[in-house]
Amino acid sequence: MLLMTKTATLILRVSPNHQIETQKHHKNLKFHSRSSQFPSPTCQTISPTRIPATLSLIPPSIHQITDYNAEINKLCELRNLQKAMDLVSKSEETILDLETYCHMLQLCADSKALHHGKKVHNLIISNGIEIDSVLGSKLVFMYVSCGDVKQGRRIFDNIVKQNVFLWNFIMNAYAKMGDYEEGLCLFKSMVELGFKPDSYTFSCMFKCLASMGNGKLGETVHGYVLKSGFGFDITVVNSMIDFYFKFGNVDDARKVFVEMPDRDVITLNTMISGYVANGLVDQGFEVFKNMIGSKVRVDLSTMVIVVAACANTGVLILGRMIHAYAVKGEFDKKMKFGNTLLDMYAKCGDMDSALKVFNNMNERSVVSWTSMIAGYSRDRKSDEAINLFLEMKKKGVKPDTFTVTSILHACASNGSLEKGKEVHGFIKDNEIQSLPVSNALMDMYAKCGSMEDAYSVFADTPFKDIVSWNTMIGGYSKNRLPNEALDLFIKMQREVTPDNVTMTCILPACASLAALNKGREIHGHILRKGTTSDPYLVNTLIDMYVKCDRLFLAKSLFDLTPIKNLVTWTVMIAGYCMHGFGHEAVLTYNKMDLKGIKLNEASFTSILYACSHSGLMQEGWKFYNIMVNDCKIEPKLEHYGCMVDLLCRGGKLSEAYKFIKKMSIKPDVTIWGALLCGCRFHHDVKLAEIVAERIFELEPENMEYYVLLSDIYSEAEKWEEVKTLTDGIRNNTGCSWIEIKGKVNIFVTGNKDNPEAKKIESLLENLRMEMRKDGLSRKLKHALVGKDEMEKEAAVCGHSEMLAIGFGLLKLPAGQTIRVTKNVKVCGDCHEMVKFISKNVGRQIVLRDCNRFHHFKDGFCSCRGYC
DNA sequence: CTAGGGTTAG
Repeated sequence: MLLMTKTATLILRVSPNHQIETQKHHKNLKFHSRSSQFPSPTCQTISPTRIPATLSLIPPSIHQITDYNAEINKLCELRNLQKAMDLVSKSEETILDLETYCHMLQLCADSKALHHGKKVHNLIISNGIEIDSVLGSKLVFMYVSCGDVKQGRRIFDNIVKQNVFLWNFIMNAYAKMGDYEEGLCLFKSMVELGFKPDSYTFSCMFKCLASMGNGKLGETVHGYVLKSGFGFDITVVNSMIDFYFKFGNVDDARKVFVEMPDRDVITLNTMISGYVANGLVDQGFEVFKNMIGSKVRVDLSTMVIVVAACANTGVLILGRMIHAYAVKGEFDKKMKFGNTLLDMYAKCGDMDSALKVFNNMNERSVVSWTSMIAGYSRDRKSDEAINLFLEMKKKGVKPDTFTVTSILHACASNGSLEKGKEVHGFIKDNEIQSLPVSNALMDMYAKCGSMEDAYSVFADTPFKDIVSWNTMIGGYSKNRLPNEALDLFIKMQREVTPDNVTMTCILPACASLAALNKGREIHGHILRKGTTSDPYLVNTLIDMYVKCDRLFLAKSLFDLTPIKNLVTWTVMIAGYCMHGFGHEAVLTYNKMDLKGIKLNEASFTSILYACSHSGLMQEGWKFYNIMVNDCKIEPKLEHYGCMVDLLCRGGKLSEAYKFIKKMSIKPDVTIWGALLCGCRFHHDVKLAEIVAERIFELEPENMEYYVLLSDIYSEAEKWEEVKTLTDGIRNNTGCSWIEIKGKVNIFVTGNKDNPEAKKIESLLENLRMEMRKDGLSRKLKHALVGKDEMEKEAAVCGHSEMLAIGFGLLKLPAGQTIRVTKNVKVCGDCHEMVKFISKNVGRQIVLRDCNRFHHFKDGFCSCRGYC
């Protein structure tokens, strides 16, 4: 009540002044509005209808308008767009002040509310208000800020009295969109129309020219800058330096820098980031060192630039020092610095420190979360990455394009198609689009083995870049679809010129086809282009020759390569191991060691893997000991896995068991699984049972190992055990499995999850038609009594053993026996059909069910019908 | 005008 009285008196005091000429008496208006309508938040609810009563001295038509203007302006000041818009809609009949429209447009621009902005614009038009340069500018500002540059430009073109500010603004908008050419055109017409560019214009111009890579024109503009008297404008010169650096012209950047009479912090920051971007990290740090204690003080940007430089060059020690320095200067409290800092730790491989920084941040943005997720992804810690992604969403932080590409990377290295598809769904639902996102999706699908999905993303991507093509080609290569890879390689060349990455993507396809001639052709292509100095490319070439069984050619290329990096040596050493030349491998290692190059974790993985696959027991141990003793590398699970595999292949099962028990980290299922494979190979049922026990403790849901154990039992003809084991699998649902290239593929009746499901279905369909022609289909009776023939046949095609056999027919080369295992008894109709298939396609098929083996050949089965 | 996170390659 007291407040109300106070309000009333204030109004009475102000209102007799009749200050309603809003534009001319801006300040008074503000005072008026503040005191009359919103003396305190508690009175905000006063309805407009109550006001006129207290303002009875003012003619109604005028104070009505004043009230709208005043109230809307007040709401604009409070940044309450929704309420302001409501009021604007209500005032539709009245013409508001220009200032009010301007305030509204400003608020729409700030809130990026294009929808509301358009409404205000429409109102201005329908009220017949002339769009002068002030209102026009605001409209342009609103449209451009809300992202509708086109509409902004249309209004801009119609403004009679443009000014430099507006020219700069629209030019900058085009530059931000990446349309540098349009920015440049605008600059030209601006100069032609006689507008005098200011420092902002020149800065924007240099930005465009740098991004366009137009060095010549840049130099011309440089001359124009000097002529226009901006040669000593620190802002312009700063952007000039940045231009030269971005253009890779370090000398001119330095020359301009040296000739500057005054330098500010931006000058020095630009120098540091310019040096670093051009690979001159030391010179960048030199500038930084000189800044410390000089009159130009280090600022937040400086710190961010230097820490980012450490991140991208992997200098952890320097990064830590700068961290300590930042704490002294209290930069570490700033979010931007924190983000860069944690990214630095993550990129240098120190995730513990990164996590510490992350946990200590008092404010986090989407960048902080993304940096952590990206760090875990790079570290192949997919679970941590995915958990963080979920936590981030729970906390209400919206993932952006950067976040989803990182999380897709994690799904890819996890090989988790299911998670990847979930993320894909999330991306679709939230319309998070960008080319890198599409590329990351293709990569994820490719790495998870689904080239069909990868291709559908590829096909749906209208503007592809070279990364898109390379990802697809590499995907086909790695998924053993070399013909598809080569096809796409040819198609690609109609649209873009392949680069070195393309070559490294296509060569493994040649390697897996053992298409030596094709590989050599591409090698020739590379030689003609004269780009053999790319170490990545050379490494892939060597690898291709190794895999095409041309060790001699690999060796020649290796010897001819002057710049050998770690991978070059690793590929060669692993190549020798792969072909069983342990002695040469060790000799090559010694040579590398003399050069002072040290193998890393990944190198040891590929070398140990090669040793285990060719049974190089002695050399395998030698490299293992080098890793542990000389290189002081803690063995990781994959190293242990190789060693267990090596021991198993050598028949040393109990040693492998002892080895696992002595491991410094907890063995996972892959380690035990390797031993279980060994048990199978060497028919050690006793050990297999112990090992399987451990596996089932760890992953009771993982079918693969039940399958393996049941294989071990049945090979030892322990049918009772097979039955007990398989009875437990999936509630006795029919399931079958087939091993192809070391991978067990499991099929469940009626389930069409397999990526090849469609192909399998049509294959079986065709076979069934053939069978009907043979007049055999009438024998189908077991599956579904009472259903019509078609349905019965469909049911047969969906039985797990048929799916597995179909898969085998697709995947295994002609003539190779198809071996399928089923957990329950084979169904009679399927039995008939398999008999038919064995004759029709001329293949031996071995089907093992829970009772016995069925050897199918030429339309007969070894069980002679007793099944 | 400077500054932070993402996609392809062994």
